[in-house]
Amino acid sequence: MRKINLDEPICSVDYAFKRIGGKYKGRIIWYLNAHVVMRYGELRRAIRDITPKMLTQTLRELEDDKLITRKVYHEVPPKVEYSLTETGAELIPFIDHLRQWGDRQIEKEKLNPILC
Amino acid sequence: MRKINLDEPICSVDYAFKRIGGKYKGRIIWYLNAHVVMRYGELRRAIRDITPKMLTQTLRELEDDKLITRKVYHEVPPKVEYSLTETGAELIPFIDHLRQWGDRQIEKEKLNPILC
DNA sequence: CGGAATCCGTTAAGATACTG
DNA sequence: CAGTATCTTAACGGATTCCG
Repeated sequence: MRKINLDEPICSVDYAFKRIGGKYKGRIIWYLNAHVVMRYGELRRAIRDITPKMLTQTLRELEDDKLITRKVYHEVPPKVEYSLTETGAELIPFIDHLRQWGDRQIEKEKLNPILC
Repeated sequence: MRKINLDEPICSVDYAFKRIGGKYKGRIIWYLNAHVVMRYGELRRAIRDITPKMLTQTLRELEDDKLITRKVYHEVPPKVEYSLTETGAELIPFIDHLRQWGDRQIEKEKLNPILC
């Protein structure tokens, strides 16, 4: 996700989807909002179906995009904390809206929900 | 997009992203809301970078998902009209939120915007 | 602990040509 | 007009192993 051509004009709906599309971005942003700050391992346990590769890759993209910040503690064992930036936090109302809509649909379709 | 396993439990953020993810879904829903009803050719002209294959494929997914309806007029030349369902229309406030956020970011990054 | 590296399969998307 | 069909490419995501 997020290979935005700087020269080509882009429409804002398209742009926004490029920035938050991808299999795990929504959930990562959502969890970081709920927990304020989370370590790598915490995120990994929270998103059970994610592999380290995808977690790292997604976190990097979000960081490059300035939606999250990454704070490294140079100690042994290493410790890295992730949290939302202000820009990232601005997405919360929208993700929440989406989540509520998703909840209603899951109920309608009688699917098997789990908590985000 | 949207290959939801009916047996596995799913979180609502994830679920919602599956249903509206995909390169063109956001824009199609947005345009259908603005124009109320649009023909195939109109959508094609509105979304200039879409190929007929992707347009048809995306419209079918949205239809299967009951986010849009497809009305065929059996006449010559053929005429097909697309419009939002009630469920699809429920997504508008959230897409609008995302669009506004996208606008701000585009301005910040000094990108080259075009109207949605 | 928090990754990086490599390999590989799957899925999404694009190009192009054709049709009822 | 509103699509299909076929082929190819590119992006996404997973599994596994290893490292400071």
